Amino acid sequence: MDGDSEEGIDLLSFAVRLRRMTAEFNRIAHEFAHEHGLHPTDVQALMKIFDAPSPITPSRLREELNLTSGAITACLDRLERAGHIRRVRDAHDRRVVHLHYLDAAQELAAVFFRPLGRGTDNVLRRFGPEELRTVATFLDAMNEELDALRAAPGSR
Amino acid sequence: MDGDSEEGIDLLSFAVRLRRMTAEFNRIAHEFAHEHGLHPTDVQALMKIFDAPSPITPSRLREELNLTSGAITACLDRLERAGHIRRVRDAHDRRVVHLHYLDAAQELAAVFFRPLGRGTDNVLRRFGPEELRTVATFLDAMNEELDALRAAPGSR
DNA sequence: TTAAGTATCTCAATGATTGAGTTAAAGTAG
DNA sequence: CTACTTTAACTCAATCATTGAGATACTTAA
Repeated sequence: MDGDSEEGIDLLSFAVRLRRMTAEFNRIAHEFAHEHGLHPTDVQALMKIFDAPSPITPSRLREELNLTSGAITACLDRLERAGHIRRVRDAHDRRVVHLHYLDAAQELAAVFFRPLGRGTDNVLRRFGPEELRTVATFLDAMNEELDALRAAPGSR
Repeated sequence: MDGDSEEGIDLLSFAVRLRRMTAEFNRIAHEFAHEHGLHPTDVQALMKIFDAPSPITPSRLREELNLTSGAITACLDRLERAGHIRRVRDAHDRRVVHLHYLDAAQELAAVFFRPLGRGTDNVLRRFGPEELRTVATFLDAMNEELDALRAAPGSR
């Protein structure tokens, strides 16, 4: 683990590092969900609803979370019943529903992300602007690559 | 997304990037699990069993995945029934079980990680040794920080 | 030997997810 | 305008993973 010589970095270990980080995020989300009487799926859905640049629809959520429409409806029912979101029918195409988050969800998100954000900030503070740019570029590249993987399921 | 000036990087966006990456990993794992008749939990467990430096125990897995012992037992039953793992009783402490993965699991992992690994390599190739070291340091720091978060649940 | 502690497993109850099918609204062709 | 197709969201019975409480078996310390 410490054995990276100055000439190159062990490429394989990147996969392990990324896997570990993902697993750790999941574990935290899982724990958080349990503490707040939600289901892991609900937390995932809430994050998606939050991060969407404009109000997301159930279909889009279905794609993002890779669930069936039945599961999405149930998940949204739970979130709506708990006062986290609201369903709004589109005026022009009345088949589609837009998902808006409410104050309760915003507060919940704050509670969830505060310690996580503190942790991330602790890490980011150790890096210079140049390094941060490198990391950001890396993350963006990974996200593009993962999107490509999603788009090309044939290669799996 | 492109708007980072040369003087500093938007710190908040790191959280979004990380969240997106985690979600994308999850979606891929979920999809893969479904295609291979496994459950998302089983895939998570298999990854943990793989990444463990020495054979892991059910208890440890319980901590890692944040599940109850009943769920772990059921998960291991499924994996064992499908021929992915084997339970081995410890000779000295016969309450303890060690989890070994079998050939079927190794093949499954190869199928799972090959496209993912290709994608990661595509990304890594774009960076120089110095930059790779920076990214690795960042990931390690994040993992330490996440571990710390796990250890201190009181702050949540 | 006894008591306490630990690792794993069992099982009934709960409840999220699936998969098939339904409803309603848009688009499209004739 | 009418019939056909497509799409968005929902309903519901069946399935099956997870929980939570407890049982079992082994270990360690007193």
